[in-house]
Amino acid sequence: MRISTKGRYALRLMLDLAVYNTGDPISLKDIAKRQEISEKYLEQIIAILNKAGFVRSIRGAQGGYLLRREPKEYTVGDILRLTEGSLAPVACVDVDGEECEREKDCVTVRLWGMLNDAINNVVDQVTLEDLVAWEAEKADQYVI
Amino acid sequence: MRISTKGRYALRLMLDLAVYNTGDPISLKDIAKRQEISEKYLEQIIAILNKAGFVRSIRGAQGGYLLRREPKEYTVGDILRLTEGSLAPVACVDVDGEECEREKDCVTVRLWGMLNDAINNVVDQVTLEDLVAWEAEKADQYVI
DNA sequence: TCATAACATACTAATCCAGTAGGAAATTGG
DNA sequence: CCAATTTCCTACTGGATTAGTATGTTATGA
Repeated sequence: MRISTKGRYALRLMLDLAVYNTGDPISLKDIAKRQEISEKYLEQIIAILNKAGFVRSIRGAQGGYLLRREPKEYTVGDILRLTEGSLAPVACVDVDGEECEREKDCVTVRLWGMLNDAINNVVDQVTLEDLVAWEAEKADQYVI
Repeated sequence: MRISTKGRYALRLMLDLAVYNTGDPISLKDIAKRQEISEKYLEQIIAILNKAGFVRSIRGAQGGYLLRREPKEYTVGDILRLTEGSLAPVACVDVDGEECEREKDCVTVRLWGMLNDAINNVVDQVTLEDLVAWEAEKADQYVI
């Protein structure tokens, strides 16, 4: 039941783009340094985000990446589902997961449905903007 | 973010023991047949449940397994954590998971904490007794 | 034109998953 | 006492996934 590094790094990557946005493209090198994540690995992750249109890329020197939309328009669920695949705890409660032969007899699907709802209720409610706000809060604590 | 077959089968195994309990031991062979799960694989799973004292075993002919406690005294969380290991979505919100160097800077832990709480809130609230009741409800539907 | 940075693809070591396989030990009915 | 039943124990395995490395190619600004 773990979220893999792919999803977690994607989230931190998007958060980094949101927090350090000035309008100029942000290079992966900078993100990798700040987030302490292998740049090469981030390349693969951002490729997914780029293909999905979550970020815009600018090639060449002084190039980098920018968010395509406002932070509040990305939910955590959007980012995790894109990079992790489905977040459903079992295939049979997945939106487009395979059906199960035993479904009509099986009461555990009700449980998995509840679990699925609980998970979605969190990830679809929290946006990148929230994460940015939390980061700001956290920074305040150290100003004192 | 999937619950593996181990945890899911363990749940169905325990549910089977609760539903078909008559006081006499229930053999794995019967459970395997009813649940359509490999008996050999179930052996490994019930070994975990047995060692943890969740079930009682009776060896030899006419032997089998029995629940040690009342169905209402097992939560789904008990069973899943035992067989799956931790249900925490990331290590840093795990009760006895390794700590993270970046924790003081990292805002995503707050998200993972929320997700962790949401998951625990479901699995620690639902008991085997609930699953038995759901099964009974389901059976009623077909009596009409 | 050269340094920078994105883009593309292939590879790999380690771990986990979902079982199979084969036999030893205990118990009971005949 | 013996044979069938059933639990118990350990080892093995093929395939998938994870978490990256490695090696380049292409585009762009100074």
